[in-house]
Amino acid sequence: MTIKEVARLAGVSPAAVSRYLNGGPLSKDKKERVARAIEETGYRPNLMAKTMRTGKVRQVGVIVPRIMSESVNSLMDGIAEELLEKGYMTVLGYTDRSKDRELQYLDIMQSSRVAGIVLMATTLSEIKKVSLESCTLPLVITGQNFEGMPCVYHDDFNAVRELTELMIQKGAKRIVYIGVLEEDKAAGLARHEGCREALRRAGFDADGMPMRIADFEAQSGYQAMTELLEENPDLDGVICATDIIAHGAMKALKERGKRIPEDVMIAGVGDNWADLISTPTLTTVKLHQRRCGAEAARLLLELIGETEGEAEAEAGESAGHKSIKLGYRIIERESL
Amino acid sequence: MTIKEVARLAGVSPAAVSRYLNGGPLSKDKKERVARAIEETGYRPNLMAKTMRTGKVRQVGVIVPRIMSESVNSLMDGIAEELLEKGYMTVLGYTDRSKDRELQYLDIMQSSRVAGIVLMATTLSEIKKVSLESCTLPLVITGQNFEGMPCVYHDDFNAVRELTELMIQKGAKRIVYIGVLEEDKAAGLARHEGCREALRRAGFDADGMPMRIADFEAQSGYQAMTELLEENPDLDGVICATDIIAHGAMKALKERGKRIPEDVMIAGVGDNWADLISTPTLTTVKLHQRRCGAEAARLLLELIGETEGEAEAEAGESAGHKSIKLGYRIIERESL
DNA sequence: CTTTATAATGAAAACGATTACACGTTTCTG
DNA sequence: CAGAAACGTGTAATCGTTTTCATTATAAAG
Repeated sequence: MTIKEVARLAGVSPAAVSRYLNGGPLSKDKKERVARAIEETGYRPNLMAKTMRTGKVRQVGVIVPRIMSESVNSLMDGIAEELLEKGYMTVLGYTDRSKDRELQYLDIMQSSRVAGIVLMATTLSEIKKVSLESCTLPLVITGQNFEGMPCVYHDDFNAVRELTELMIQKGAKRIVYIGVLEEDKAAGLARHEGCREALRRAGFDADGMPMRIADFEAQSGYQAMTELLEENPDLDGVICATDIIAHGAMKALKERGKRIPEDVMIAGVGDNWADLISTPTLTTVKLHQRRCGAEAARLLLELIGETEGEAEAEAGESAGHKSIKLGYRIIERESL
Repeated sequence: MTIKEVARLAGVSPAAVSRYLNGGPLSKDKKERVARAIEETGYRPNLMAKTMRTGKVRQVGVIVPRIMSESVNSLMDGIAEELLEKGYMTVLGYTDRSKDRELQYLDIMQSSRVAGIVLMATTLSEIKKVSLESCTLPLVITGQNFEGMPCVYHDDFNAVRELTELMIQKGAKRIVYIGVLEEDKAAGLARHEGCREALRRAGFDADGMPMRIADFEAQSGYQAMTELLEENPDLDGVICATDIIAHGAMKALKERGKRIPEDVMIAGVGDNWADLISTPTLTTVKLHQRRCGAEAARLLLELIGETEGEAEAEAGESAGHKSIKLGYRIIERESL
């Protein structure tokens, strides 16, 4: 069904049908005829053709590293809600198990001419930087602060620093760390550094702190904890880069007869739903992922607006890339 | 950047550029010139225009009820992986907090002329049935068996029946149920019926079984369990429609001094990651969500293939809508 | 009953690609 | 060397819309 056929059926010109759909001037008589023809045929205007003609797309691309993750989900939730309100749809790209997929998606999305892109960044290689900088579409990065681009990110460093300081203040002396790959600048590097900084400030040996790298699954937290416990039987505090890792670690601690928090304190990052049902409940630091998504979407929409109204802007005062750093909140529970 | 500008820059016709990109016959000389022009301009063909002309879309729509859910995520994971392999992108629609969004999305996606749609169904009203049946695009339903349409779904009924029978066999006499809204034919109605059927077969009073309706969060499972415990202090078994609910319920049981499984047995559905880290670990029945997604995607691609090659098909022998019913596996752990 | 303003209308040109078609070269064949 | 076959190439039509512009019909004003 095309607009032409409908027009023929209604005995009017395609233009008339278009006007009916978009609210142009049209006589009552024709309005009715068109309405009937549409009703009968079940005609639906082809959005693609419309976009093509008007240049206005109602889709934005969202690229995330994983999909099976509460924090990523929250982010997407925030993005989608904000976008939906403005009538945009979300085109999803997720790059699990392959880093170059990230660039592939960036490429396809640019070719698809979506209105803009939100990319949740983890690693940030040279080649990727170039790709991002040369992106022809409005682009907002989340999860990392990438100088020169609009970003919405968390204060991972201070979040974990403060969390660790709390643990130290409560009496932990021999703290170990379970993190994720340091390639991941935020969840990997920044959190690790935050923990080390706290140790330094307390006069502990930050460089000598025992640690393990896990992935984002409980099982690997369990594994890491088991190993650390073997090598450091007298440890009395564990900082984990994510709550899921912490839950895995907690399992290992309990199995080995450690009482939490009496013998060993433990804390994670993320405010996962499971923190409340575990025994003991898990102390954590909440990063505002949903908010992060919402802000990113808002920022993107702003950029999209600017791009569309390029006419007036002209001389770039819009060069001032807005970036947003979000806060955090430590949530004290039983494990610390 | 359009193909025309590139052509002008390279001193060739637009057709030549197109042929360069799509592998038509072209002289060495021109190939080089075009290559250079593309390199210089960073030209990227507009996929939308291409689709418009060729009628071949590389996007499929996926409509899900929620996004913050491990089972939904697994499904999406299965879908996306299968699709990505064939070069398709995923357009996401999620209908959290509003049922009519489901139809809205169905509408928009049809208008967007995506290649096909996977819809994860929960409720199934009359109006929705009509909308689904009159969908003009290839459509696969997951999560429910909807007669007359291609579906991929789980055997929720027997999964929970068998799970309940196991609990009975292990000695539970006074079983209670925590479910979700029965509007949800699969997770709501079918699982509840499965539980009741097991009771009936064991000669228990299925109609008198105490129960509560929760939503998909641990907190509401906790709440439901608390109430049930109040009214039925002597209960000795709990079947939960989802693992998350079960974890909330377990929390409530433990707080009230019930030993699991000695005093009260409990089990859920879904094989959530947290099942392994809780104490005790949770007995559950695994539904193959990832597989479900993958099969749905495969089915959809088949349908898309048929639609494209409509030429030969003609007289409908393809009327035989394939549907797939997936199995389940009971995973016995400590809670039962 | 003209004249002028206003509203409704359709034809045709875009949007950015692909591709059928015809034309001009070159190469092969007899 | 003529004619056929093969190849390379550009022009123009097309996909399904919106929108400009010129036109016509209708209403208001003189």
